[in-house]
Amino acid sequence: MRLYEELLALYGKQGWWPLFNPIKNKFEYYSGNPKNFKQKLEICLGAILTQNTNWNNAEKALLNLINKNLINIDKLDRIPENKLALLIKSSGYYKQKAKKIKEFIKFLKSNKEITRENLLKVWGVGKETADSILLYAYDKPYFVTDNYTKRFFSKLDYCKKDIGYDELQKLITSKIPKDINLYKEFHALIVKHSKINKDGLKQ
DNA sequence: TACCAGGTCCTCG
DNA sequence: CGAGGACATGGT
Repeated sequence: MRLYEELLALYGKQGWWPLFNPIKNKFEYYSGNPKNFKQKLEICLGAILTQNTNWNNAEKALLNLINKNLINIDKLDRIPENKLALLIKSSGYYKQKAKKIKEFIKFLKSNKEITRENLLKVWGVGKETADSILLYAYDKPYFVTDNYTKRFFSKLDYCKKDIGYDELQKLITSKIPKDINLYKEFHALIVKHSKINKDGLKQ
């Protein structure tokens, strides 16, 4: 919590995930919960598109889907995979990601419960993507332990640099209150800090 | 030009 | 399990 307070003092509230604002015609970091299913879906798609890819590239791909009115399960279910792939080309790994989106949409249409266990069974959804979806789209308390997070805590000697995903998640959540907004903001601050301090993590 | 970005899956041992 | 490779674009 001391680290969280320091980061917050340093950078201020970040907002945690970019959502497209049609009025302003741009992505904005929001500081609340997604208001409707469409926003949830947009976050889920963004989580898949940004896998091992910078947000800028993922954003262009997402914008293509938004402009084609494709943030919609039925439409995404119907569009041919190769056509979808071309729309998201800028996000890299575009053929794989098209398949991942298709698989994810299939999962949503199955009406299975959105749990970590069920998400991890979906092809293309690993631990980080599952936790991002659960936390940012579905407001469930799962701390996202991505590479930034691992680097952040290992450089500060809170853990080994090859610590496993679940292990680091457990370590962090055992030391802070189980609060969704805290999880969201803390992770956003870690990302912010890590992007600024590529090498020298001080403080 | 080379490296990397808010990973995941598959294969092999 | 775990290491190693494949997947791919765009920015710096």
